[in-house]
Amino acid sequence: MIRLRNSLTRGVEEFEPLDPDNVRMYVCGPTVYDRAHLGNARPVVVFDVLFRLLRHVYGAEHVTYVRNFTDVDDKINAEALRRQKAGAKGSLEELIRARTEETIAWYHADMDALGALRPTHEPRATEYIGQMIAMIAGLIAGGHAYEAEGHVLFRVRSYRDYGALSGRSVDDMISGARVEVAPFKEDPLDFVLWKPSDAELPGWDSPWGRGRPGWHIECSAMSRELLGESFDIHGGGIDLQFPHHENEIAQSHCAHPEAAFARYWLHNEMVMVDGKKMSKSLGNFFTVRDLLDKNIDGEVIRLVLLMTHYRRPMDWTEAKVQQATAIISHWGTLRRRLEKISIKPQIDPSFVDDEFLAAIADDLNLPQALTRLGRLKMDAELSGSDQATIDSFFSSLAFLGFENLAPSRAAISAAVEAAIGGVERIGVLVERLKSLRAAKSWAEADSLRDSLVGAGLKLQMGKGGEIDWEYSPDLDLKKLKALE
RNA sequence: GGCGGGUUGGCGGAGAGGUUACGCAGCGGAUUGCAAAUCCGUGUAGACCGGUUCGAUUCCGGUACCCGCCUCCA
Repeated sequence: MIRLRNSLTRGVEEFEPLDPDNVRMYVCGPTVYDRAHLGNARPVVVFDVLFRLLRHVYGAEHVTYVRNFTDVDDKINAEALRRQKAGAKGSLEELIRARTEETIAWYHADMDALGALRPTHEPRATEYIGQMIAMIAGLIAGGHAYEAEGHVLFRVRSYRDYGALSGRSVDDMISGARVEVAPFKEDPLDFVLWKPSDAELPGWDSPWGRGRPGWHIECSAMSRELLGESFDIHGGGIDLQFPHHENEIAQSHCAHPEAAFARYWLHNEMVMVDGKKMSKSLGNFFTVRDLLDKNIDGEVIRLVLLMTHYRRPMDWTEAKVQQATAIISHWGTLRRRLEKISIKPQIDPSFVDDEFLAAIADDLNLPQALTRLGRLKMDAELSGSDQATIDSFFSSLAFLGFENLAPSRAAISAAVEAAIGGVERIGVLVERLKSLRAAKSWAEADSLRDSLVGAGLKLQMGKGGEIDWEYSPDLDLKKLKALE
């Protein structure tokens, strides 16, 4: 049984899909104008875990997960225009396309590094303009939208339940409104479905002239197209609850009055840095790529994100990075130890621990699941060589997306290649240490050992004289090279 | 101003009205040529003030402080 906290009802509810043969989830994706920052990564990882859980429970073939790319946006336009003015070749449309293509490729690379599975569909807004226009036309026909000065606006007063998701009333919001009210709006809260584009902006022909869609309509149109008028789960950051999700609900309900639209609304809390929400507008953000480039492994970032329950704000700190690195390193050490005695963990969904799954199914209680994981690890350690116990631990780890278990190794190897010509060079140094120790040349051996450790290698000496090693996050390639 | 969330041991971070959360770090031990790694052992904290209760960190009320949304934002 999966239980989820539904923002719509403010309570934890048992999850029952409309159709167990096709469980459907939509999550708001990024606006692709720049590298994804860590805040963008949190919903990706959180809903990745939910996706994995749904696949586990209903079968991988029976879950459809849609996450969009918003590739029509004034920030993208501005960047394309900036490039054109800086001398870039091509039409504005081409420059926009180039920018969004580039950003999507970055996004995929960065989210892949975090161990997130690709969604079933990743629609781009610009490929669903026709559906948006059709939906807007329907809203006008139904009296829920109106045209004014080349814009089409949604008539908020036409949807009785407007404000239900975020718990506000239209009247309250208007009284405390800080929005700049366009003169052609009937009501200050009416929002744009379609806006006109001048020659410097990308645009599509529509019944209301050449223009482009407002922000909210794309999610309504794409979810309708790919998941149907009613579907199961809609997710996103809590900062989208109002107005974005509220507006989506209003549009979709008015366009398809008989349908339920999204039934369970899930919102993740924000990523904080120095006690403040990480956001582009505050400028206190760093990108996932920044972290990866600092040799912080994707699995470490993933674990840090999962150590805090998704409905709590998560503070990004150096201490957490170290803690997560230590944990993953311990997992990897156990696996290597087992492999040395010829025990290879078998990874299979059916081996995943039930209690561990139950914690995840309880509104994605990952801290609880990680606690259970600690217990499974201890069992695996104490079991001696009991294959089932070992398989259970490692299958559970793999379920959560932890399979490499070598913090820093993947991220660092390219740098090692460049600096000293490959990992084999480290192997040579370790071999030298091994022979010195075998010859009981303790003074030389200890000196080399200390140098290797000082250069940022973690060494583990085995009983039979073998030496296992891994990178520590503070690897110093210059020092390592000097040892050769 | 309106609405919502939070405050747990050195740090991170959960559940549960009454029994050890757990992890990281630390400390002690085993092991080791010395170390590292690993293993074993070790921690009674719950912002403040009231209330309910046989009993509250857990429920209720209030106070303080912090954070988010109300404007593009994951």
